[in-house]
Amino acid sequence: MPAPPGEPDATRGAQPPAGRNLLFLREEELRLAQDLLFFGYRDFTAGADAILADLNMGRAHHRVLHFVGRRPGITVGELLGILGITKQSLGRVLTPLVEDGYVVQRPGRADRRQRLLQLTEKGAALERRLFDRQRETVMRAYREAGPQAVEGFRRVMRGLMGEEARAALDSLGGPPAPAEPR
Amino acid sequence: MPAPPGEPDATRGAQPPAGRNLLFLREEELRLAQDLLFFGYRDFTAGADAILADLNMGRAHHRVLHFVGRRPGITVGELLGILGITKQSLGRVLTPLVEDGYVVQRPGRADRRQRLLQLTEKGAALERRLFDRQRETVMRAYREAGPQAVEGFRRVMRGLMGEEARAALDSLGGPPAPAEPR
DNA sequence: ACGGAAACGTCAATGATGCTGACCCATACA
DNA sequence: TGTATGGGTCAGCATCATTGACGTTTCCGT
Repeated sequence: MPAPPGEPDATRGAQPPAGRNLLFLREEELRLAQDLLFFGYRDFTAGADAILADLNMGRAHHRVLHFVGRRPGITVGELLGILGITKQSLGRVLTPLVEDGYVVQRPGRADRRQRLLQLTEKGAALERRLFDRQRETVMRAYREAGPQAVEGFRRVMRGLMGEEARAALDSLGGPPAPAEPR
Repeated sequence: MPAPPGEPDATRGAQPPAGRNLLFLREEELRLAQDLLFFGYRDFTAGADAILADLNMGRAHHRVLHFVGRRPGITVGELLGILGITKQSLGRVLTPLVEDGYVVQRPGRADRRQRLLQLTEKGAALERRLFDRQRETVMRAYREAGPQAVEGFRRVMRGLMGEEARAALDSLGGPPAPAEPR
C-alpha cells in the first residue's frame, strides 16, 4: 500500500495554497513533523529493543555495538564524542560489554593511554542480529517510499543535526579507520 | 550549505552500480539510516529538553503537553494508547502537570468515568514555547532540504511506523475532536 | 437491580539511562 | 620533573519506564 506519489497528504485543513514554497512551513506541518519523529523513531528502535531486553541490555548497549562496529579501533574518547554522554555513563555500559566478551580493548600503538575498541566475534554477531532487525524496518520504509523519498529523508535528517553531529556523521561514513595496523 | 542535489553521498566505498534501484538498499545505506535517525532525533529533541530541564521536567512531560494540545479533550486511555506506555508511567507525569496547573481534567459528558484532558493557558504557553524551539530546528532542516525532500522525509518516517502508530498518526491530523461540546 | 467490566488512580519495587563531583592510574610531553 | 591527557571508578541523584496489586467510580448487559 505505497502512498500515492506527489501529493503530500500532510496539508490537512489548510487555507488555499499561497505559494507552495512557503506553505509547507506552516504550523500544522511542523506539528506533523514532531509526530512523525516521535512515532517513527520509537518504532524504528522497537525491534532491536526487544532483542536487547532478552539479554538484559538496553539501547545504550546497542549504540556502543553499532558505533564500535562502524569504526573498529575507535578510542573511548571518540566514542564519547559521538554519543554525547559522559565517561561514567559510557562506563556503565562498556564495562559489562567487555566483561561479557562483546567488545575488546587493546592499548593504542602510537599512544598507549588509549584503549582502542573492537567487536569480538560474539559482539559482531549480536550487532548483526540487531542490525538485521532494524534492516527489515528500514527496508520496508525505503521500499514503500521509493529512492527519491529516501534521498529527501536523508537531507532532512541531516538538516536536523547540529554542527557536531554532522561532523561525527561524516567521520563515520568516510575514512574506515585512521591507520593503526594491528 | 545545502547538500548538493541529486547524488546521495551515502553510497560510499561501493561496488559499481548494479541496478540503482536495488543499490539503494545496500548495507552501508542502511547503517547510514541508523546514524541519521540517532543523531537527527537526538538533536531534534535537544532544544526542548533544555527548556524542560529548567522546569524540572523531562521529555515525557513534553509529549503529554504536545498530544493534549494536539487533541484537546483526549481521554487518558487514548493518550496511553498514543504514547504506548503504562498507566503508572503516565500518572507520574500527568499528575504533576495537573497539580502545577498545566493541564486540566474534566469528567466526560457521555461517560463520566473518563477524564478529558485539556491544556490550561499556562500549559498552552509552555507547549508553545517548546514548539517554537523545535520549530526553528525543523524549519531550518526543511528549508535547507527543500519541499520535495520534505515530502520524502514524511513518507519514509511514516514507513518506519507500525500499524498502530500509523493509525494514531492519522487520528491526530484528522478529526479535531469527537464532538463533546463543553 | 445486580454484577462484571471498563476507566482511572495509586502504592511499592525494580531497572535502564543519564547526570555531577571527586578521585585515581598510566602515559605523554614540554 | 611536573603537568596534561586518556581512561577508569566510586558515590549519589533524577528521569523514564516497567510489573503487580488494589481501590473507586461509572457504565451496561442480563
